[in-house]
Amino acid sequence: MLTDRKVSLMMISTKGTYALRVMIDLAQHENEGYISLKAISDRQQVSMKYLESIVSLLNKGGLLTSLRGKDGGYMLKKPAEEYHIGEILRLTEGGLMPVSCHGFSEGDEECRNVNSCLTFPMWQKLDTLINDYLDKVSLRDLLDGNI
Amino acid sequence: MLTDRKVSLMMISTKGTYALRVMIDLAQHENEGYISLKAISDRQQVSMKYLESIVSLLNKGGLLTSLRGKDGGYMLKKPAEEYHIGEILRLTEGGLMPVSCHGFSEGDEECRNVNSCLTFPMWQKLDTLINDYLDKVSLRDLLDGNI
DNA sequence: CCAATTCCTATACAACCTATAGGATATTAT
DNA sequence: ATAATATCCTATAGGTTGTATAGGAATTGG
Repeated sequence: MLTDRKVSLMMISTKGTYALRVMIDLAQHENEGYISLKAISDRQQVSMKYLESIVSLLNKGGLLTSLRGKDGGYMLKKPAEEYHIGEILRLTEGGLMPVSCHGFSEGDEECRNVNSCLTFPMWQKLDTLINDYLDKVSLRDLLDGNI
Repeated sequence: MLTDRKVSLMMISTKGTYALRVMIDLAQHENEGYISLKAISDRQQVSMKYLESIVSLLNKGGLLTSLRGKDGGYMLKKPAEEYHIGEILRLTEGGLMPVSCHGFSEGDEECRNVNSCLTFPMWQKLDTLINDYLDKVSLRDLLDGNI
């Protein structure tokens, strides 16, 4: 039986980049209390409705503190240096980029026997590379241009 | 005026993975003369027509030698160790993953002045990281499991 | 000539990303 | 009480892109 091994590489879409902009915006307004979606929407020029779906992910992921009602909004839960880009992107980019190796076809003796895919280790290593880098960059690093 | 800077990250779809399988297949049958699309299609279980569009890119990119007509087909132009995964993927994945920074909105003093995007350097570095790695892995490395 | 094969262009389908819309409910400040 | 706001839900529409197929023209070897 051929096992089907997959690697899911990080994928970056607007959802992820907007999420970063939200996080940056919140970081830039630390210590100003709760920031409303409207304020972020105005500053970042993204519709409130679209932001809503993105911020919702960040909030459910435990990255933010929220307050309902008048003067409510969102705040960072931790100082900016304790957030890393990797976790933000993995949270919002639910749909990743799957790279699968099907173990080649019937005719391929080598691959059937080894039951592995020749490209699989490469994808794995690439995936590790990407995530390791993005996990080293903090939100504070972005704000400070410390890249 | 706000400039709109973009980075295009490597994107991996079936087009790219099939291209790799084709290249691996051709490498596994080095010194057997021209290999027809039909042979590759049979071995790799991908329709000839789809393979055609992919091989066409590889061929136009100068990675292959082709011969039309009866007993025609494709051959690697160089030994497998002289091909690197990066060039193969960049060739076939014409559509990349664009990550743009719009320089934030009107309200953001910092970003207007510096005329740059806070996330831009990170995307650039990530892009470099990915391409550097894939440019170090050769086709031969894949065949030998030398990852 | 004939068969095999590359080469070229067009097209259809599905999936997904992007974004918007509307509304119902809960919570908070004043 | 009222206004403002988060929270939650569903639906939907447009556009883009990935995936794959189809048909035929040009070329080559025998």
